[in-house]
Amino acid sequence: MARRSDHNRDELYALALQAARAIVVRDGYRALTARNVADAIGYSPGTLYNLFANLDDMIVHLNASTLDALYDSLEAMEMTGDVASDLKNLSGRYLDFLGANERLWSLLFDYLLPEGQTLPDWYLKKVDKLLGLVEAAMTPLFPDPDDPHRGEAARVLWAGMHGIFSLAGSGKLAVVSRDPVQQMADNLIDTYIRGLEA
Amino acid sequence: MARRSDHNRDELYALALQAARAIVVRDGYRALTARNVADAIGYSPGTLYNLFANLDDMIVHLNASTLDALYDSLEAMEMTGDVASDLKNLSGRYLDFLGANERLWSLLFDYLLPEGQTLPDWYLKKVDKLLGLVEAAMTPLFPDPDDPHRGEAARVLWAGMHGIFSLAGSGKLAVVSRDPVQQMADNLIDTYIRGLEA
DNA sequence: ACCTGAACACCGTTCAAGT
DNA sequence: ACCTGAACACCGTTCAAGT
Repeated sequence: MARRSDHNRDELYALALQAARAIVVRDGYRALTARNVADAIGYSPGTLYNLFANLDDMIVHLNASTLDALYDSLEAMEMTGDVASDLKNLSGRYLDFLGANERLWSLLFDYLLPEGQTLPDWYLKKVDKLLGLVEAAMTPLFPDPDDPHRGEAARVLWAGMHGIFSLAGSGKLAVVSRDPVQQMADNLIDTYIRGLEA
Repeated sequence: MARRSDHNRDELYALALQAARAIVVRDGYRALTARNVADAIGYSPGTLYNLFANLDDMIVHLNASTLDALYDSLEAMEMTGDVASDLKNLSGRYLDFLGANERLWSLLFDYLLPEGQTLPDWYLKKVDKLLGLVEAAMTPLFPDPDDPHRGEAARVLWAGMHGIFSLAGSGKLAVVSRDPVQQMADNLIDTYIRGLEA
């Protein structure tokens, strides 16, 4: 036993997250245990506690990487300046990401931290970055960069889209196929924007 | 050991759910274990498996009772016919319920069933009943009872409110106090309705 | 300094045995 | 018919012991 210099700390960290992600994708989040991750990377469970404070912390890091991936796939979009169509494009890409990463997305938004525990600042910044994309798409409606209404509108719309995806994803909207979900998101976007312009 | 006729099946079921609810409220959902519930009601863990298929099933039943309580506290509201103010009243009551039952609410919406498992029909009917309240509030905007737009609008708005509460509740909206949450819900309602009317 | 692996205090779930 | 409690196969987490 003892120090193996097969991998340095950063490599180990990356290996662990990669293994954790693969387990969630393949077997579902209930299979995401310290022992399973340790097995997958060929180290002992104890080693994981050298990288993460505990399993919750590991999951927060995994979720952070999902958030990054989501950001990357949304950020790749080009804005046209047509607010409604830019937002619909954004929500469509979001829905694509969700369809391709269902289990990671569930873990991202439905994983409950222990009571009282809050998400770290660096994590919330990633959430804010996503919100920034929605804000950017809405800029034409709020040309004044200091207008606080833009931030609020972006938050409301972002949260609304999230609610639709979330309820639909957990089967609570009596919606089976994907089409009506996109349609509801479009309905929200179109109607909300019409309301802003009225 | 053996048959104790201290309680019949229905009483036992009620006792178990009550104990489960108390544990979640007092100690958080991570303390909700079969052994803890069994201890609390003075029976052995095995007995719980006589009442519920497994722990997940018990949680679904607990969530169903939370859904009932939420419905009761929303249903008590009187509709005035002013759509925006009725909806804001509804969302305000929802938020009150949420504030008073945070842990039960988290369990209700963030508890992940095992992959592939879907919610039972009788459970989804309770969700639909809640949706019915939103639809009722929106009736003045869609006088034709067969207009499919009413159902869609109610779903979009309901999901939107859910998204705001959900992201705010898990601390992902950079919102600390309760006021801005209510404000965002009001913003969604006002703007969406203005959009419908435009 | 890093890693192991055994140990501790738990889990969910089953089921033979009891009345 | 119902309930027990021991048993099985797991958990997360810690930490002395090793190199």
